[in-house]
Amino acid sequence: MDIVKPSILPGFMELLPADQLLFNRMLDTIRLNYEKFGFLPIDTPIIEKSEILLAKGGGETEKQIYRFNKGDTDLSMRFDLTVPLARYVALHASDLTFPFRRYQLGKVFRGERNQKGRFREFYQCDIDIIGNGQLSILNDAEIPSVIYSTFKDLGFESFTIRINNRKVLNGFFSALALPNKADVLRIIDKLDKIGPEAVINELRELGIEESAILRLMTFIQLKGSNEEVLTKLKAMGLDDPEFNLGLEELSKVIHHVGLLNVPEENYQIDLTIARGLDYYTGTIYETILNDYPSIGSVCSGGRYDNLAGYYTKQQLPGVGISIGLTRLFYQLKEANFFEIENPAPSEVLIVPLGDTVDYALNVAQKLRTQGVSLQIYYEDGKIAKKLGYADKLSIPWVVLLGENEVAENMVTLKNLQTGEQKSLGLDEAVRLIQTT
RNA sequence: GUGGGUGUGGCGAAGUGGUUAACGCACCGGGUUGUGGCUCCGGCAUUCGUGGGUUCAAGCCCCAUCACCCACCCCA
Repeated sequence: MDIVKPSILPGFMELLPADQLLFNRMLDTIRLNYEKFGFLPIDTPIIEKSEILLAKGGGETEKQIYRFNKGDTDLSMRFDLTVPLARYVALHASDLTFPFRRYQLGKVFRGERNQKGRFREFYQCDIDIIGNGQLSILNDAEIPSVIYSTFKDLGFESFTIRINNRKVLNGFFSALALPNKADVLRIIDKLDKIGPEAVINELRELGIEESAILRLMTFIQLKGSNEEVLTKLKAMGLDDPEFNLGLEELSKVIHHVGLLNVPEENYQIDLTIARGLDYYTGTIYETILNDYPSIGSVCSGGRYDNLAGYYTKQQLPGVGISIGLTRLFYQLKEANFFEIENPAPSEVLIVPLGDTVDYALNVAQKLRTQGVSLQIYYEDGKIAKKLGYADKLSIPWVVLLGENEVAENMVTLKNLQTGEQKSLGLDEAVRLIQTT
């Protein structure tokens, strides 16, 4: 029989156990933080009716979505968690309590061309706050504090939550009477990546006047502390109503983020971030790790006026963000971010020698009730192999149980890091394990 | 969708026309059956993505094909 070559599809990440352990820890950290802020968990199907996911139609999503038929049903795999959320809220609105704070950790799928750090199946970790009819701008200020708390817990020291407001951008573009706002948005979003010269060139290609380009460039390159930037924006004295509304929102958000104890160095107004997704209408966020700038944004989101317009007549404004955990993990791994290379599956490996299994099982039960995590090596073989097992899995302690131990009702506890070993009573062994 | 690159054992990788295809990692066995991580010894590709061609001779040259990767676009 021919062997089928074991392989997985490109763009689908799978990990070895040691890495999976690290990945899951990150997932747990994120979940814990989301719950700390009162977000409720939901889970939605990975596959939805195509009409639901493609309600918006057109654009990138339609090209990238995995779509297929089963019988007569037209199915699609979710490409983010926001569209399913919209459907969920519209469907269950009468059973939900608003403002609805939900979190969701799950895999999403995008049939994209392959590239570094880009996956076809990846985890998104979303939080969103959905209002019924209206939603206070203070929610927009709370989101960065969730990001801050989460990223701190994930072990990041230096990161910047960039904050901007679509209304400020749009209002400014209106004031300049720019015809193709969407294109301009797209171009200035690239400032960081391609630099001011290239941005200016692209703007020229769009046919924008030199004077407008000049004002645009000064605008998006406004520098200073958050307060300084706000002051400069106000000093521009534009009378565009959208601009002024956006500016007011931005001021409130910045002010309250500070009151939520997010350090000044961790959030910053950045007028260049635009976010491609066209459903954002106000505040937008993008988080970058300062030590790993090449990773790009690892957590982004924003405010949208009406989440579920395709599925209900109710006006449901919301604000939320998503952490792209698969990309984040992959890139951190590449950058050797993780200090623990081999997290141990358990504290102890029990190794019965000879015919001592009964005694070993007894010891195992007692250790487990004392809260010691352990596993038992049942296979026959040389001791070298058994110790090698513990060694490869980085299990720090081995409990050796042979005829002598059974006879004396003791255990031999070996510390694999130091090589020391002692004959001890069970209670002493537990104490040693738990205090070392 | 557009442009570029690469394809050698489980993985990384040398090899740029000439006898048995380096090396490293991983894996397996052993250095006398109650002691690992270190070290030492031994084993592990009839074969170089696939198909065809050039040649006395091809992993190395040519053509085709497939696969994967990188970049643009867009995004997490």
